[in-house]
Amino acid sequence: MYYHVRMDPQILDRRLEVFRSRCAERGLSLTHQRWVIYRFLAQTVQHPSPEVTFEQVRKDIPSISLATIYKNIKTFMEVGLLHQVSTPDHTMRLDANLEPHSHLICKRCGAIVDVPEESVAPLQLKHPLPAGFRVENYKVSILGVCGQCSPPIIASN
Amino acid sequence: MYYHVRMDPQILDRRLEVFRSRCAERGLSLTHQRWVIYRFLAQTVQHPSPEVTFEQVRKDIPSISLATIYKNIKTFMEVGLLHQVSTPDHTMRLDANLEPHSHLICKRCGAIVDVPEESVAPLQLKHPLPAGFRVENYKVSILGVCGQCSPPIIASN
DNA sequence: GTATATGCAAAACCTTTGCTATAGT
DNA sequence: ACTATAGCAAAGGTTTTGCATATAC
Repeated sequence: MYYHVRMDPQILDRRLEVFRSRCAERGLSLTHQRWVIYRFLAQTVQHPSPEVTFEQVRKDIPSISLATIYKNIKTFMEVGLLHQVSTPDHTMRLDANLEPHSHLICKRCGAIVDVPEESVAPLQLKHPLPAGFRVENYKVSILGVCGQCSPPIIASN
Repeated sequence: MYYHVRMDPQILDRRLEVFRSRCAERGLSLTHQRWVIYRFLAQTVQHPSPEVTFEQVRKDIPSISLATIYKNIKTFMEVGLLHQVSTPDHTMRLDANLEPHSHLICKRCGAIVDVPEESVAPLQLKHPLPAGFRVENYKVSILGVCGQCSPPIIASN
């Protein structure tokens, strides 16, 4: 199957492994806060906002501050442990899926679903790009309305 | 040629024509402020931010307020006269190009260049999307570093 | 023991809102 | 004349910063 609704425990383990080693490589302390924040981000398929992350992490660490959440999000992004999804409403949504992939975005509820790289044919450019532009990667966002937001009409009255 | 560095006057005229008629259709007053704001957005290929728009429009209308810029940006987007580019740094960048197109985005300086629809082969999905998802459109952002930001090395010492 | 990270509070942004005066039709 | 919009100022929301204390290594 292609669309993960729950996180595969093996994928989670691998992500946490990468997290530990990347922190070690980059000299980042493995604080309890960092661990809980990253574990939360790594175990979800929902692309949470900083605020949602704060609320969830707070269940484990009631004293945590929103500033710590933001500082660590920034740190994680700097060392490539976390990405940010560009949303049509330009809110910050976080993505701990480090594999190349695209996104399916519901315009109504804002839900974001990962689309694995192998589900989308590689981008083909039919004309050369402007001189000197060095392509690093590309992002495809598929916009529409999800099944939850426009359910099939069974019976209307 | 494919990449517009300057605005084609014919394209500008067409955009302003569409602006006039769309405003009429939707019962929007053609205020001086609206005209100057839209004319600025329509004549550029640079995808300005609200702040940049404000600074430029202020040259013509020194008394204009930033709130007016924001209110009109919102109005123009509601009636489909303006779009918003999703940027990696999630700043608001405006786009008066109403033709379907993709974007080339420089990660370093934030420059955004339109890539015409015909330069990018249509998106092909190799697997079905999650049940019930209704696709409306999709956006391709090509990320990298522009020629200005990483100029070719002529001679190094 | 030393460097780094946390928590708090305040500041800095960016965007929206409410209200009165003004301008468009 | 009537309605919609502009301008102003204030509020709202989000993200960042500075600094003292606490924690990791």
